[in-house]
Amino acid sequence: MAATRADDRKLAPRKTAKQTRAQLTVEAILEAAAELFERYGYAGATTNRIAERAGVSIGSLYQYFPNKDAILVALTHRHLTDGMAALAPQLERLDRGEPWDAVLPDVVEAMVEMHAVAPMLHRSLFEETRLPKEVRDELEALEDALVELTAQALLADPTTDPDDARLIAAVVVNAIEGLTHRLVLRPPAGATPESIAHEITTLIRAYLIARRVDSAA
Amino acid sequence: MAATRADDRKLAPRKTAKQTRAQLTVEAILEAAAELFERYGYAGATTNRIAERAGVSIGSLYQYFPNKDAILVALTHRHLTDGMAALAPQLERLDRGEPWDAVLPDVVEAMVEMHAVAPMLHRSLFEETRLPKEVRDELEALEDALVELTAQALLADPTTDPDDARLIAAVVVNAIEGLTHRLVLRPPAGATPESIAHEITTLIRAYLIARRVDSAA
Amino acid sequence: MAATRADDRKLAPRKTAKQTRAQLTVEAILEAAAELFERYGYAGATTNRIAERAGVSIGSLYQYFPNKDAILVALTHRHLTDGMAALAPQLERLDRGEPWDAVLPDVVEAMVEMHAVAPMLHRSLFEETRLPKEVRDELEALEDALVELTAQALLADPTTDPDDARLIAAVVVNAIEGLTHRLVLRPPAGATPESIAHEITTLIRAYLIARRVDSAA
Amino acid sequence: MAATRADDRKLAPRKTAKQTRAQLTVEAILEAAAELFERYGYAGATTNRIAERAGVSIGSLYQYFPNKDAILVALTHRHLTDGMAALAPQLERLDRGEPWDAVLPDVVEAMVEMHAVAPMLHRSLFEETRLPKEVRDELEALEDALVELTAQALLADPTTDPDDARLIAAVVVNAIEGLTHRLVLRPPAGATPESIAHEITTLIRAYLIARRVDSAA
DNA sequence: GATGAATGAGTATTCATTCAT
DNA sequence: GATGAATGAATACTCATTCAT
Repeated sequence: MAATRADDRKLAPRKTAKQTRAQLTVEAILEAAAELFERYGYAGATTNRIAERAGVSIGSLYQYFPNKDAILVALTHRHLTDGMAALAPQLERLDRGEPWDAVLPDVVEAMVEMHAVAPMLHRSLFEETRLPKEVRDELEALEDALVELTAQALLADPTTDPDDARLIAAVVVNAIEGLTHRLVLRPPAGATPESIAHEITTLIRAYLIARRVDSAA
Repeated sequence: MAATRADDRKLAPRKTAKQTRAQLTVEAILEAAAELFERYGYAGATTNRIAERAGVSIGSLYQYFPNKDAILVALTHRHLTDGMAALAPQLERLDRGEPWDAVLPDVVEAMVEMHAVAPMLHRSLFEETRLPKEVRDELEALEDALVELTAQALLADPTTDPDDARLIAAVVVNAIEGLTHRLVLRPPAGATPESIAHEITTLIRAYLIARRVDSAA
Repeated sequence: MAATRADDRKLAPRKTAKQTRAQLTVEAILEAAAELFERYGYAGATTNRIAERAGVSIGSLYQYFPNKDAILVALTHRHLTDGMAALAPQLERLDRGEPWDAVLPDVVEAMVEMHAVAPMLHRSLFEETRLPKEVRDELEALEDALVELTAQALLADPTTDPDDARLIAAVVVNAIEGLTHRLVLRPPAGATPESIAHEITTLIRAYLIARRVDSAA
Repeated sequence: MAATRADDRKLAPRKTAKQTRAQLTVEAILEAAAELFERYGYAGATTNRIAERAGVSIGSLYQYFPNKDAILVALTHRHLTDGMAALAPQLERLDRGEPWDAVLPDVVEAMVEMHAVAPMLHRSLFEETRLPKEVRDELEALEDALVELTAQALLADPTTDPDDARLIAAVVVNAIEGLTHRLVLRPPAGATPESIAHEITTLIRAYLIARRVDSAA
């Protein structure tokens, strides 16, 4: 025990809010931060404004988060956790041997749904240029893990060229993420989340088939 | 009253710098700004530092640019102009009736090259969340124009479903841009600009063929 | 209208802690405060940290001390009381007619010992520039009393010029205190508490002899 | 050249104020800081208040000093420089072989005069517990140098025990400094700067004679 | 009585922008 | 035209103190 003392991690939450009141406060702060990051970006959202919108004093905010970055980190953790939770069942299907062909549409749909909730926040989180290094690192680690998983799934298919698996996986992951961000944020005239998801699925499927044929050739 | 004009001018360079001396100053400022935006992002680069690196007094900087945003606008203009210049020959080929199949690889290659020069700056410019509205608008206008052009090119092919042309075009444009940004910025292990370009080309081509087959079906 | 009393109470401990439990709490707080003042100075030690180290909630701390200054006042009282207790036997010897020559070494030794316990705290208490006025006043009153006592002791010696007694006493008291602080805090290479005490004794004795000779001349 | 760039030293002044206006600003800031440190101590004086009293914007203050500590450092430098300038002629006399007996009174007088100018500031500078490390270090280095010089001067006298020279020197230097601080800050009733200086001189002289006799014995 | 969550005025510092020289 | 000194609103963050539970 006695593990988590004082400045354990510069970005870790300060206390773990035992009382219900405290939990509500933390919740309110995160919610307010999400709204403001979403609306004004990371730099544009000030800690005082976050506290104000959370209906909490600035002192309370700093009782639970050692600095502004820590709020973003907590928010990212939460989003990442939610995202993984949404993705996990699909990835398990891959593990269980289901062909990617069958899993792909559901993965894309899950991604699109994730982004549809708070697209600007998502973008803030995933594309803002000046994020604290810790957040970036975590984000990139997750992405790398996704690429790796995808590569493994592809290798389960004997027609995949092992040398290209990682490159193909990177293209797939980045294409899904990039397109989802962009198309959800600025949907083409007449497009719905469903049509967007369908289109991305088509694209990825076509690419994977092409690549299979390629290496088969 | 010329009121509207005054507003218009808010972000335009203050003078059109006819004299060589002035042109050199503007040039130096933009170059310095590009370096610093690239290195520290938009918010992280201060006007004073830009002036210093440009070898110009802060007063002079404000003689040529009414505010910080104006520098970013000018920089974006320049990048857009350069980008269009690089793309124009390829798009002309489409106009002249060449099939997109032949043009595509060169378009993608041009895109990748564009991004390879200063990827962080590019990202700063194109994905930073808190860009001044003017910049965003211009960027979006350009992107819309590209989508429109692409849609036209697709419609030249009789196998394209006219109802889907714009959606397909949006997917293509966004996929190219999104993937280029991401893969140039964080290239997968062992990937070269050439292999990246080739991969993106493969992806787009596969998608377009799939879509053609689709609507043919 | 007991108004003045209320004011008086502003810095006095809030309750006289008759119950053992309460006494222990007060004790713990003072001990913690001593440690932290010693380590971080008065301004650097926060009330929350004092409470935490005392194993008491911040609310409890304020139950016993109306504000931060009151803690310092209590601590000073205690130190002063201890100090006087250590000095009293020696001063009594003077009262009983023993010559200062015989008493001096023990006085100096007592002083050095007092300072050796927690030199930084002592310095914090006695030299920090921004002490609450109450503390300063008390400190100065005590010092004045010491000077007065010393002057009386000197006057017992007929060779002392009565006009100079107070000045000499002030020099003696300040020299002992000043040197003790400084030499205990930054002892010269190779010096021990004993050698320091011996040296100060030599200094004071030489001065007093010189002054006696002086006025005898 | 080009030596002093950007963050040369975290506490060094930021620019060397070429223009007369700038020099006046720096001067005003230092003067205001001296007053406020004198009146409220280091922690009690805020940078905003310093700027205000200097009749300067807070921005200007930070144009010349990278942080609050740097102001104190500059002030200390200045005091130290002045002090050494006042002391140097006397110390040179020692070097030239004059006996300390003759030099001592002038040294003490110079010290007392130094302190008489702004006694509280002096105390702030030399005794405040929580000074930035840089300031403390410099102060201590200077004191050590003084002790060393004094020791050398004492060793010129053949009757000095070489083993004790440093200890004696430390006592002398600390006694002069400590007494000066204390007696100038709280002068005994009826004492003048002159009588104070005279008294300290008597004390030191008596000590040195006693120590000489001692080791001769 | 004790707890610890909440408060908010106050602190050092930055940086886009202005304007006297 | 150019310079760079000056400006000051705004920002992240601290800490003595209060008060609901």
